[in-house]
Amino acid sequence: MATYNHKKIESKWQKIWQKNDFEIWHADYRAKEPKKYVLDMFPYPSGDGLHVGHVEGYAASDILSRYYRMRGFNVLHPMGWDAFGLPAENYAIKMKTHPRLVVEKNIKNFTKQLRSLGFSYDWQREINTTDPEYYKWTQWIFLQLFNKGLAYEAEVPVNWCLSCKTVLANEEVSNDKCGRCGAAVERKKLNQWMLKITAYADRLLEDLADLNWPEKVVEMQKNWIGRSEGAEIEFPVADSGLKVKVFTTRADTLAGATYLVLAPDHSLISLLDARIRNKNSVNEYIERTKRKSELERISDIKSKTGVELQGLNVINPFTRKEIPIWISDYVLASYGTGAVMAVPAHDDRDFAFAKEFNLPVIQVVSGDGLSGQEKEMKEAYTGEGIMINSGEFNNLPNHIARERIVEFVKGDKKVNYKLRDWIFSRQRYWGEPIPIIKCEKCGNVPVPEKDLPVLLPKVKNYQPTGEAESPLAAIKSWVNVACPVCGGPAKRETNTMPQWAGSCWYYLRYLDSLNKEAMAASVKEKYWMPIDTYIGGVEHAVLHLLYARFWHKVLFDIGAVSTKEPFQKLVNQGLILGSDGQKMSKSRGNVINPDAIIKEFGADSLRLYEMFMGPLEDAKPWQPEGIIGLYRFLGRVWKLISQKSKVKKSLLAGKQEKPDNSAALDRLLHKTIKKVGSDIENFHFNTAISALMILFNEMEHAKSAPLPDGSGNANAPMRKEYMEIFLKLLFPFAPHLAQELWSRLQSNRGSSVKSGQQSGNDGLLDKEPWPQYDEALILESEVELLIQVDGKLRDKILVAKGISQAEAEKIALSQTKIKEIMGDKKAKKIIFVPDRLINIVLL
RNA sequence: GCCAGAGUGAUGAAAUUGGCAAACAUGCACGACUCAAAAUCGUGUGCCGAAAGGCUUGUGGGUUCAACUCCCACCUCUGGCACCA
Repeated sequence: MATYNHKKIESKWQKIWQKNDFEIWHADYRAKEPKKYVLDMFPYPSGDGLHVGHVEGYAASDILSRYYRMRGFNVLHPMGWDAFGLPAENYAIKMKTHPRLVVEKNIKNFTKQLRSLGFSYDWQREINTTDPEYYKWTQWIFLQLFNKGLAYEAEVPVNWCLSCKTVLANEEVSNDKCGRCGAAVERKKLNQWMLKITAYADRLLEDLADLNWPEKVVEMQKNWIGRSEGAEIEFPVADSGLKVKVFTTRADTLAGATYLVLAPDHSLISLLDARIRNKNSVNEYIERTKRKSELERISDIKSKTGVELQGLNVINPFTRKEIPIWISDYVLASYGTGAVMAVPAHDDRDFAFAKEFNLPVIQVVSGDGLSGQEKEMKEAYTGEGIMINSGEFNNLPNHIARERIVEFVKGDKKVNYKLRDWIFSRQRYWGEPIPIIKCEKCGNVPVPEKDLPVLLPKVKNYQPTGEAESPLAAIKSWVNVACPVCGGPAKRETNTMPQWAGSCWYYLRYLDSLNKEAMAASVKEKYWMPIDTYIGGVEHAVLHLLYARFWHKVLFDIGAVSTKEPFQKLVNQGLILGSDGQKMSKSRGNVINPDAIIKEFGADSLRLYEMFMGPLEDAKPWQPEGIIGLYRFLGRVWKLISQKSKVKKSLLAGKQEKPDNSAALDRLLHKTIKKVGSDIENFHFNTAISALMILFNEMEHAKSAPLPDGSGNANAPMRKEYMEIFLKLLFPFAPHLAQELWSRLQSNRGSSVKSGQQSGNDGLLDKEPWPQYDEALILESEVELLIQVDGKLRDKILVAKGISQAEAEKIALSQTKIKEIMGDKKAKKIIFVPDRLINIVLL
């Protein structure tokens, strides 16, 4: 008998599925069935090709999609390419070729790889963010942002990557390093295009509540937005008409504010320059701060530095006392007002600073055993409590005093966010041109819609200029245009959009990828949105997922989409680590190449293994020996079911099928149908596969058992119905093998049924309904009752389901084993859990 | 420091509402087949013990007839944020 030939089977079915441009998986919005939109985070088609991490998420979404189709849903499951970005551009610079050619080549390879895995994508909807027909609409959306005042130019301090030679968004920088290349990031001031994401901060925060997302991602977005409610309070500068505004969330502690701290680049310093007595040391400190990197500043968290502005004081508006002004780098110019009132008694940072420079500490909230009578506080008290040392507010709970003190000093309630506006321009070539024309007379003029897309022109040199311009600036014929408003001489914006632009709305383009009139027809958008399930890595928690939500909300506000949020449910697949438990990386040499695995074991084994490894969302190490188990499993499935045809042909007429007698197998079958279905819906693919193995092991066992009449033909065929149901359950996980065996079973229906007529489904499992289970069959008539004595398991008995407590007690107490253990002791109490256990308590 | 998540055999892991800890798979050991090896199949495999039995889910305590599961404290690891006033 032929052994399991995965290569032959997989390429055979991939060819069949490919017919008519994958018509089999093409979804139409006019279908009568209810819809499901199952989306993968589309890949950046890198030169390294597909990673086993991609396969994990894509296998999960494919299983879900195939399952939903069999359940009768109209499933949209598309794929495309997020192809703008630096790696392609850098490679192109190195190889002196056009990035488009690099991208085309990579896409070709990715396509081949994805198809070799048998993923059921609707390839007719394939998109590519670098296709002018696609980025025409990315530019169109930018214009909508511009027209709403949400895209603006500003001179701002930016993160400049010294290696990529471009600015980066705050979200792309971590620990002062470029998130992409790891090189150092420098701060400088540049004129940049900004997107006003802060205008949506509240809605981005509030609407998280309605999403079915992992708690972790929700938390990360909340922290990133960093909403904080407080008040702005003014401190008059003594002997001057000037005032310093501070932001505080603890207005209740105002009486304890014993000094003020300004960020080193606060504007007051230059305004009152003449009155500062220690100008030299102040300037020195300011210079030193500028040179300090973010990393150095963080490592200085515990030890505080600073300089007093001698000659200047402010008046505490509550106590009316004069207090000194300091500057310190622990106060950030970019947050709040760039100035804080320091309350060392109730803030850890202020406390550390006060200790460093011997500044007075005045406790104004008592609590936690601290009454304010202690000679010296050992640390700041940041908890709740009762007001002290605060005049008329004494004895009030501090949260009530907080509101009243704001009123008392005529402060303004204020909400601050950590979220900053999105720095949107990049000084690189391989991105969407920003569709703006700069006219000396008219200013920034949007490119008229009819002129979209603004095509990315060919340049001789992709090398970044290292300046505030992209390589596009060198093409005079492209840059110089007539102003669309006044017709006068004007220049195109030469910066391009960041990598994230294209992925902010790609899920909408899939709905109507060929539309030339709109980004997507409204009728299609209304039918398909929102996305029911979005699967991808957690690394986009505050990048793509925040940016896309922002754009989506803008599109919602202008009526271009009908839902507030794009991604209803989000699932993060965990990292697949190397077999050493470390993150896979080329430098560690622990990278697994999916192509090699497919070649050796087949796509079905790879899919099955990655799903069997453990819970989808967990990080888990790749075990080189692990995949063999799944390969063996599929080999046994092949053997048992393909063998049938041979035996059947050779059997004498009249020989009956194996009755697969046992009600136990029937029960297991129906239990498995139920479990596999609910496990798929809950993303418990590992236990679904384990359930399939248990069922299959039993089927195999039943097959080799002798016939009930004792004839002992261990090779009698298995009941067809069992094998059919098993193959349907296996299909979403291992589609090639299940389909091959299914078609063999169908063609072996024998001469009584003409082939191809049996189901009208072209013999394709995709079109077969998911099996139904019978709840009545799952119920057991007998149950195993556990007998415990003092909570310890001592015996098990088989009893009729629904047995009464009295009966159960009688049986349990009559067991010899139990009698021995009990001796002459009497049961004090008996706990009975129906159909589960009986616990005899002696103690 | 703050936030979130996780600690179960040699390994990946499993365990409806608190109710048989270790399903399923890998690895390993032994056996069958083979001249032999691979592949395949079978048996065994948490720990201690000859057995009876006892012990076991990061540590310590608690609630309960009964705790991997609930509560308290602590330890360790992973991810995120990091002087955000």
